[in-house]
Amino acid sequence: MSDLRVTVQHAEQRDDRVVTIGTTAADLFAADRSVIAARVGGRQRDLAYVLADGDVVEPITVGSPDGRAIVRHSTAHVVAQAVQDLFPKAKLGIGPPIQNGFYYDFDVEKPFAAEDLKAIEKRAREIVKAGQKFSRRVVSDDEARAELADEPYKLELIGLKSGSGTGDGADASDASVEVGEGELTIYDNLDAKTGELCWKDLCRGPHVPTTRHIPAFAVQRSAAAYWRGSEKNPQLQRIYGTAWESKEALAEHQHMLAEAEKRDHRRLGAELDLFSFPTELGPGLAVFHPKGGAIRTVMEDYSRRRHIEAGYEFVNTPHITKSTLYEISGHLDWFADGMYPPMSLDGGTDYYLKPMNCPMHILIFKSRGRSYRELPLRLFEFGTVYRYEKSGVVHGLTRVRGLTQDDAHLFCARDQLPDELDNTLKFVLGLLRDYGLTDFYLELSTRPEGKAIGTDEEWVEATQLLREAAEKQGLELVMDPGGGAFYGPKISVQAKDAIGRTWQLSTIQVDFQMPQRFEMEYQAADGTRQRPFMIHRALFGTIERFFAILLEHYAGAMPPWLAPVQAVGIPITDDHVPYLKDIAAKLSAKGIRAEVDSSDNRMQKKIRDAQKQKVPYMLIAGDDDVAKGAVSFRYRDGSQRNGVPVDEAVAEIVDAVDRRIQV
RNA sequence: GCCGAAGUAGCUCAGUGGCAGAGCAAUCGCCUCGUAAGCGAUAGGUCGCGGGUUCAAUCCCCGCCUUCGGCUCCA
Repeated sequence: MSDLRVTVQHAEQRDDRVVTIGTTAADLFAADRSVIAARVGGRQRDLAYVLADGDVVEPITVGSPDGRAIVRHSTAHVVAQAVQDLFPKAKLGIGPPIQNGFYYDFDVEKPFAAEDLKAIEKRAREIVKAGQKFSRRVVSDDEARAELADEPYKLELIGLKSGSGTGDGADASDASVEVGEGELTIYDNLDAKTGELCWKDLCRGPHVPTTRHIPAFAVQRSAAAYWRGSEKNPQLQRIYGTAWESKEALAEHQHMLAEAEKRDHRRLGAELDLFSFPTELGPGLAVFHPKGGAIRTVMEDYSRRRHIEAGYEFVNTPHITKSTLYEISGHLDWFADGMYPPMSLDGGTDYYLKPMNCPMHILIFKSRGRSYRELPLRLFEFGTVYRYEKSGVVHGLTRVRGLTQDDAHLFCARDQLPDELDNTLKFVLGLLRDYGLTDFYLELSTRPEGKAIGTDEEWVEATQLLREAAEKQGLELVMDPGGGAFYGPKISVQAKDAIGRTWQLSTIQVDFQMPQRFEMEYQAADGTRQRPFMIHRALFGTIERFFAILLEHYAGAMPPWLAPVQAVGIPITDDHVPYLKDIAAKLSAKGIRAEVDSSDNRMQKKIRDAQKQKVPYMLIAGDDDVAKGAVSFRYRDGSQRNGVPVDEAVAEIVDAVDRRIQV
């Protein structure tokens, strides 16, 4: 009986160790209870893994990203076991870890009700407490088929795996958690005392050693989901849950969810009187109230100013057009599902609400002969478009049916494309930073297979141009295969908000197709006719959506330059109203949106109201202030500054607005 | 579009097969006050819409509309 040599790899250091045959990963890390799995030669393994000579073994701790995923995956198993305990007829779908949690899909006769979820969580807690052992077992395809004869979805996964050999892209990614690559494995859940089989599931693993190694979890909600993500397939009932390395981490996550709910722009929109969705208008059609309108106006005005500085020209186009335009552009072939149905006018001519601005901007280009001297030509419009989104997808201001894009189309010569893309990206990122978003990464979306026009060469070239521009920005670049529009690939700017959520904002697309379809041309220096290249670019994405993102980012407490009411005067008694009105007039003269609360409420109540409206500056005045020609500031954080001379107070507010700082 | 849940006063929400309730907001009065809710009164509802069951429906059943959670899709 000989010994084995293994290497224990910690973050910084390596330990060479000699151990006896039969030593497991668990033995190596027995001293550290936070270790729940191991990576051996780059592959994740259970702690029960028996070491081989020469193995390089790295611990996976419960709180690491991999560790959390393992805990969540194991919790998904526990929940599935609980479901099958309570609903023996439930058939298993898949149950992978996802960001911040996990889900598991089930085919059940009746969807889960709220009480069902409670019962499932209760049963899952019992299973966790029981400390069942996760035990891995390699099986052949045929053995797996025999054991899982009652699990039609698992059988389908086995078929997929043995059928195609390699993973077939995005579709297989979630399912790979179950079957993985190479050999099939089943995980048995064994009773802690008797070793009796409690439950089993086809699974790649790894898992925590026992259910007791699940420190904290919660069942969250259920919803329907299509089997393997296709609406052609039956719908299963999905249970979402979350699991964490400690009760504290779970509580923190739940606190974050509560915080996100408080920031929900739909809630803030009502509380701050910014916008609403009157049912009389129909789903996804918003109206902006005066205060929401004030924010929008500032957003748009500032954006206009910056666009002028960057060499854009402003255009305007109608909201409705004959079908001809979208026949030429190809939208009716490729995008008709996303468009409102036509209205038939003038004895049979179809008119459509416009879903995109680009064809109209092309017509402006084509309105006369163009010279190479005019390029790059940058046409900009706050263009309102209408998209007939499926009824289940409209969501607040982030997903609407009537939306305004801050849309630009750049027309240039081939050799101008790289610079134009680079400049556009820089411009976009710079403007987003001015709105207070600073944490970005870029995503490159490539050709959508089966839903695209144009040749392979054109797509390769356009994609390459975008990639080069993206790589110049010094930001992380991630790929989004198949995510492009039908006419070209795109770069999108993803921004992280104040509580760590990422939002897709700007998109930049290279388009070889529209110029061809519309037979665009300009006259080059040598007198020849050339076809321009086209870049589509939306900066905010849509104003409505960007509005919502800013609102959630700032939790409604907009920086002064964007706040709908920038300062409110609060008199100690009615006697001080004229004095404050005078100050408000001084502020208005400087372009500040200022009001005086002259209601007959008590001053404490006025402060509360202003606080709830998240007004950045409260200007309080009583006898003391009037006597000194001063006001007293109260800021949103509750702090105060008393007896500030009026001119100084005005200057402070004007300065904060000018510098677009948050206070 | 699909699955599930919900819809009662401007908002947040109670409630019942037999005349519809609270708090906040609104309006009117009193109070004139120094940093998050002063007191009182008044007004406000076809209980989402349309059918059905019933002596009687806000409540039970069916359909539709809208919203919410997801799937799919996407800005």
